[in-house]
Amino acid sequence: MDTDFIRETLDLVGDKWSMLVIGALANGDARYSDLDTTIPALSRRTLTLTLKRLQRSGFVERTSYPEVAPRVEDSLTALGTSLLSAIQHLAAWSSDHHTEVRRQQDRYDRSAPHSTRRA
Amino acid sequence: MDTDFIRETLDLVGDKWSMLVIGALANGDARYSDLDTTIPALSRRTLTLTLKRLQRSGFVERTSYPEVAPRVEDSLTALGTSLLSAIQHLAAWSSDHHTEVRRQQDRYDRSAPHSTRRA
DNA sequence: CTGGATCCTATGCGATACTG
DNA sequence: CAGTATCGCATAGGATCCAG
Repeated sequence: MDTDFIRETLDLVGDKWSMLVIGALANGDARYSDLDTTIPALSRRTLTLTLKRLQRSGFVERTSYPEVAPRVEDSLTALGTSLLSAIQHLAAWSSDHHTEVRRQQDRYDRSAPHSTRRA
Repeated sequence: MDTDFIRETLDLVGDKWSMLVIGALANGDARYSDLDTTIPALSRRTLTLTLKRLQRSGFVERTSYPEVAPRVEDSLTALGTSLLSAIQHLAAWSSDHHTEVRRQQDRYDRSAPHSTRRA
């Protein structure tokens, strides 16, 4: 188990939104405006930056239609799809275990004057 | 593909160090000082905070030996181990594809006056 | 519709120093 | 050895406004 590889992956897509955008693209969102609306908590500025980074690493490919009302479509490349499947494991894990996680957190929170928690 | 589950996982262990610490624990590091030395870039302050969060969600279990020179040992719980396997997929992905990623980044960087890159 | 520029804030995290 | 407190900073990312 080489932790360096974990570090590398995190450096690539360990920010707040990259994995989510990859998931949304996999779900069929293609247009910039689609992503903008299906992930409301993500600001347009950050969406643009995130897509650019994903393009740079070859996860996402962009097609621009230079029409009068500009339109762009982003899609996962083969490389992006390969990463998607690893991300899906994380999502599946959460789906399977989030209830248990919440139970653990409650237990911990009710147990003592611990101090460090988070949301 | 429910992106909410991605979000949840990231909220749990999407910070800079959690997954790495889980990986290190899986590698047999147990003592606080082991972790401190095998992940030199991680400050002791943050190590403490990270371990506490991992304990709160039930990923890590702690045993303290109240000896004259205090000693603590942390280990992955069953829950933590279940998450580890999802993390291993990420690491495996990186191991398989990091070369290709670098090639893509180089190509991108040499191709244009793009502006947003990172490390 | 998409994108860039500016500004501003939150906060994650390191450095350091001190305690039992 | 492990933990806590204080400080300081870098940076991610939101809000807003302007532009093609």
